[in-house]
Amino acid sequence: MSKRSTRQKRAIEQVLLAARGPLSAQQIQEKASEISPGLSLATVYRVVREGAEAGTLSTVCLDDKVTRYEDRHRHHHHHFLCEDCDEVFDITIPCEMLAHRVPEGYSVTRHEITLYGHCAECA
Amino acid sequence: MSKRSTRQKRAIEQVLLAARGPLSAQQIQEKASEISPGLSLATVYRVVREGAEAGTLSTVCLDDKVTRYEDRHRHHHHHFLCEDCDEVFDITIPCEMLAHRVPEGYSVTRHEITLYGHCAECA
DNA sequence: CTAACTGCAAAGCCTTTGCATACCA
DNA sequence: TGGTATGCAAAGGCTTTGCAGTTAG
Repeated sequence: MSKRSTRQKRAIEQVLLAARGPLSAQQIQEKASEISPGLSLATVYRVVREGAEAGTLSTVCLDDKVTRYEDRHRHHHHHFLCEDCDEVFDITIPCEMLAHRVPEGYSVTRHEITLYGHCAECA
Repeated sequence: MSKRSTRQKRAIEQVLLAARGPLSAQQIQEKASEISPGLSLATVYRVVREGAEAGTLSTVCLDDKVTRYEDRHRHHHHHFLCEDCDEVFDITIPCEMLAHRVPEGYSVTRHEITLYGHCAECA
């Protein structure tokens, strides 16, 4: 759990808050380095890991096998992965009915819906 | 593309055809080794990779970051990951409406719905 | 001041690859 | 027999960890 506020942590938080969707560790390092030069990948991994354990961040793993991280402060949403630019965007889909569609005896705690296709810029 | 039918490939295919859901490379090796003793992990990776490239297999990457593989011969379906036993099961959910819920300009080619929770055995 | 944090480089996992051998066809 | 497929071990990529130096409070 994070105990001190450092330049590096603030930079990472800021980047994640400004993101349109989940970002990979690499992307976070690139963007946060502009705010906190010299930021190491190791620190990015340490901070996102702490955030995930503390529940402030969630990790997303889609079919392209890249792990991405996003702030949890926002509303429940889903993801769209553009197969051209590999960028992930947040989207909203009605999903109330999902929990009722499982076999007898199963219980659902959460779900993930991901669409794959082409984003507006790449189409 | 696969050119020869070998003991190892037949074992892997057989395991994937019998599976209730997608399996990890490890799981495939364990189960297929019972049929073809000495089967190496490297071969499993080579065979599933060929299958994926040939389109007969699909790869699945859920939030637990484990890559799993499954035969594509079956109907369109979705996945349920049990958070207790880490097993993945195939499920069916109506999903016709999904493609219409994306922002202006986006096009959807495919989707993935995953439920997380507890399976009948673990509940 | 001092315990938490960071950067670096080394270590760890999972997956891929190079090479000599085994084995389908 | 000839070339594909396999097993082993080494190499690769992403992520984690150990350690010594740095810094927040």
